[in-house]
Amino acid sequence: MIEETGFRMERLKETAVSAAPPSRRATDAGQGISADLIAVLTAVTRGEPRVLTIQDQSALPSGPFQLEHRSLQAGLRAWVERQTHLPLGYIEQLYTFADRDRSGVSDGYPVISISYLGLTREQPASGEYEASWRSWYVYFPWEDHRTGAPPMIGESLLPALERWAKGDRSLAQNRWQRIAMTFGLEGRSWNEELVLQRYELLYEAGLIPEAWRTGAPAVPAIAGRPMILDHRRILATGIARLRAKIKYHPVVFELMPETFTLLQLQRCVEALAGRLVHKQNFRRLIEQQELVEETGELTADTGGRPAKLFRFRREVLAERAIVGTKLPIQRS
Amino acid sequence: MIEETGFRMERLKETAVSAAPPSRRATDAGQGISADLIAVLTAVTRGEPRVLTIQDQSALPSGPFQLEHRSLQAGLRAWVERQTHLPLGYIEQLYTFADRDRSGVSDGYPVISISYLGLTREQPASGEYEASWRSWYVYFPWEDHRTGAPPMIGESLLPALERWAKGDRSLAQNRWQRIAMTFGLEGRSWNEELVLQRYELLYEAGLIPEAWRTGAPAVPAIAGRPMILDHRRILATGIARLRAKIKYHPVVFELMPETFTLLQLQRCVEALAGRLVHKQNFRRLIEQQELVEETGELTADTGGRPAKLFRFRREVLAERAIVGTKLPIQRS
DNA sequence: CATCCTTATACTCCCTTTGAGTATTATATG
DNA sequence: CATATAATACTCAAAGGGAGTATAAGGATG
Repeated sequence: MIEETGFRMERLKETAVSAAPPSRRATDAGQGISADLIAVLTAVTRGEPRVLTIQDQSALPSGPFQLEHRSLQAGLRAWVERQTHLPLGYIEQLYTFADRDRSGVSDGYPVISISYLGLTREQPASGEYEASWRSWYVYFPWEDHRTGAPPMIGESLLPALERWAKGDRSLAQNRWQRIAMTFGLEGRSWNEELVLQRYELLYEAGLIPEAWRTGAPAVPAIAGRPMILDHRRILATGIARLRAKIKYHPVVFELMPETFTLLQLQRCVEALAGRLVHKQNFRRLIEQQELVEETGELTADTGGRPAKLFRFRREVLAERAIVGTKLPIQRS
Repeated sequence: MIEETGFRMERLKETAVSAAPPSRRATDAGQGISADLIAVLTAVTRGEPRVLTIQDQSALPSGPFQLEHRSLQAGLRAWVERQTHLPLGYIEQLYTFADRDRSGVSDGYPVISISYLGLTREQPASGEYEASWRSWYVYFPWEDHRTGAPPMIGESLLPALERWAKGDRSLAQNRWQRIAMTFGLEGRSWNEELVLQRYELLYEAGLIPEAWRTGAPAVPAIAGRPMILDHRRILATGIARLRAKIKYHPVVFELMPETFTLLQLQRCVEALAGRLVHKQNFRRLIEQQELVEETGELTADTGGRPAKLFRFRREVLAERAIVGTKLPIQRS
């Protein structure tokens, strides 16, 4: 039954903090290990980067890799399409995790988590699994720098991180250097791609509720909404990958409607990168790379002067192997 | 027994072309699937990029992920260190494959292959598993462009690819475009990172012996030395990853001895990239990024004027998150 | 020992890219 | 009709990167 619906409800019903070994294990008499396929499905809606979640926003869609699946991608597509009725377009593999101490299972057979990043446009998901779209930044409030560095970094994260760094004399210097590097302190600039490194640092410092499963709570939950198992780590991996990838491959267009204005495209990129982009230079970049073509139409929905509508030139994917789409990120 | 030595000898003893389902399957009474850890272990010796192989140069080291392994990396390290007695330094995950039609197993339980890239300096490997180091370019003779495009591309690959492209009228144009893009034809330049795309194209065109397992031989084996199962695809993935990575992360130094001259460093990079680099600009790049520091010593072993010896400044790994080490590749 | 070959290293030049602005145009709204 | 908001065009300077020349310092060769 569980295998047929895909998601392991036993596991999903656990709260984020208590994660007893799923009862499914007990029914597995076999010797082998098992592999879960986990999807980070992303869309950008009204200027917010969003992720498809299930189970009261606490889990990513996932299902076991099964005999009838011809390939990993095929298995993932099967699960997501059956469970959300969303057409799964662009997908790419993210990472394969199997750390015993992070999956919430401390004994029994190991579970391998094979994660994928998928890009679509947001559509209402079916309600069977409590599927809903949520902003990335609900889970990672320190990652959105579009209106400057979030106050919570200076107010709660950094003080707590500093306490942690000082907690071990011999490691203090090393720890502080990692903090400074990942958070862009001491003259260094913010690097939006270090999503996973920041999360892992906070995890190590005990500021992530997911870390408390293997021990006692260290500090109050100050660092974003948790998820079950290591799902938030997987989401961090997906965000990091996407933030890196938009700079050298035209994947943004998978998130855009058929036609769009250049500002809409820019807002989408900004939502993903979590920071603002220099408007004029952004346009220059897009146009000189011939990534888009005019549709000939205008739209007046933008507030000011009507904007030209563009469409993605799908041909470029065939013409060029790798397209440099570096972001003209605003420094001041 | 098999589990203890790690490599599945049954599978490894198969020839490259015939790949019957391994007998190990029969002993697995369990329901679960199984996961193999596969290592692409690379070194650069005397100007040649090399890979550690076993079983008469036809396989990559691999072993099953087991209960006692705390993590995937831990499992891989355990196998490689036990089997080759090499200290496994830098490793990173490559990709997880599980295509039923590519693994040589058309029925039975699926095998997941989790592959890793490892970088070391070449050391004699133990002989138990017929471990030996081989040049990458034995398996991918079309990938070494250091002395210009290999003649075999024009003499055998392109004619055969063209025949294949023309073999299907409706796909001909699309196929030819892919050929032109991956091999840098028609005004496009050679892109050394497209290792996997080129291999997959040749595979699709039936020019790779590994592809004949699921059908009849199409053409004589012209395209490099084969490997068992999909090991050559995994090697291609590793080469592609490494060629991309040396451009933005200082991983080359994992392959270098403690001290080295700048020309030695350059030759190493050239071996990996499969193409030549502009000497003066390469030095400028390395020095202005402060990746190295002088040891104060000179070496006269280089043939001409004695060269300064340098050592990698390991501190940069902590100082900066991502270092741009773009290659000043020679155009003319 | 003068010459040549080979490699090392310093420096120049110029074109392209890119960060950061200013200026101008076109709508909607009060 | 002034004003706000976008859209779009254009400028400018600094940095980066491709390509080459010039010079230095060894060994090998006759």
